[in-house]
Amino acid sequence: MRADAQRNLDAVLLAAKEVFATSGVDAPVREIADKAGVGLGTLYRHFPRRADLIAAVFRREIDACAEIAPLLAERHAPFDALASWMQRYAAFVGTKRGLAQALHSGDPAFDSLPSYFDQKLRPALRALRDAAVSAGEARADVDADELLGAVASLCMSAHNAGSGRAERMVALLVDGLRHGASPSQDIGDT
Amino acid sequence: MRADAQRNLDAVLLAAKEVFATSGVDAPVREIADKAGVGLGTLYRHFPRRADLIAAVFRREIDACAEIAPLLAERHAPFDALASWMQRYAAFVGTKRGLAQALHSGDPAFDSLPSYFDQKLRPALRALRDAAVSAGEARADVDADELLGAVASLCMSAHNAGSGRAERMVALLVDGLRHGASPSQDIGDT
DNA sequence: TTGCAAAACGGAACAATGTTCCATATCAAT
DNA sequence: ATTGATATGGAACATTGTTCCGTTTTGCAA
Repeated sequence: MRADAQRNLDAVLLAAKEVFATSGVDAPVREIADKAGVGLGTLYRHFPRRADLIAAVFRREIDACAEIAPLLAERHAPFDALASWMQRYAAFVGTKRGLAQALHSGDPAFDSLPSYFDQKLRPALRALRDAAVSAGEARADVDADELLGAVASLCMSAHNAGSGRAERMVALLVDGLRHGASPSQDIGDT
Repeated sequence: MRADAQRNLDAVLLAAKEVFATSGVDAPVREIADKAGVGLGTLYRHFPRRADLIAAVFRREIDACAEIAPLLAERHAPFDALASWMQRYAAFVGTKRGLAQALHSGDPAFDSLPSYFDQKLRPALRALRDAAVSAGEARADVDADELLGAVASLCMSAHNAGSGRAERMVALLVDGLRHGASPSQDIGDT
């Protein structure tokens, strides 16, 4: 790929991410092209459909979310790493007003997103969870899928009134995770 | 209200209901106006915003759904009335692809819909449920809110693959309702 | 029945936005 | 430096929500 093409592609993805966060996924394509400093033709060369651009931005953010998990695991105690990651995931889902809408829209461009979610996010979270469980810092009777689903529901569900409700609910969830974690576990590993 | 105005309003609502069922709530306004046999100006006179028309159609169908409950109660045994109504409600929610989308869109025109749902539907279902419970034909440990929520989730949730899955899941739910209903029940069989 | 003013109507015109197209500009291999 | 392939920008087109206004219809009163 030619250098200028790569540069423009990055600029478009960055601009799209910011515009989607600011104005939602319904923002006009022109606004994104302008913010990226490219023409409409350039944008459409890389993303033939508006939905392709949306999906690409989501994928990129999912990647970023998944890739940060190992870093958190290195830098923090197991449970803290898990908790940090959960909040980061919640922020991602929460920022993406219109993610649920996109997923339910029936547009074929989004068909691959759910499996992409699973494939990228589940291993990332599972590693963090397993580490926290092994360290005796989290209960063992909740698995990665359940956590991903619970957080997604909390953050995407109907009119999450006002400010930080989703964050607070996720924090509650995380507290619950820690609660059953004492060394003398019934179900947990030894 | 002038007779022709009333006639046109009815025609628009009827056409909109059919078009929404066929093409989803994103169908062009022109298509609805054409189907109703009225001009765009007429349609916009009655519904200044596209969203107003959508909300009106939903309200009207909610009303129809609620109003049929007493009729079912008259004509059928208590449990059959309840089961019939549940399927009717499921059909309503299921047909309304884009109901969830509308509810989550943030458009002020839809702000009043959730409370309208509760206000109309909950009493209707509660009456049916109470009658079935009193007759010993349904278990008592599930209330109207839970049922409405469960059915809505089943019917609106992500890509309800293909044909009658939602209906089958609702039927399952209804079977479950009947299951714990015998006079000498505690919490369930051991 | 007829006349008339108010109400309602239809659809052309406007605005916003997704998408296509192609003349022009840029890149990189020779 | 030349040159062919690639990428670019933005004008032009298509679709659709919304507004506007000249025309038609309605209900009432004389």
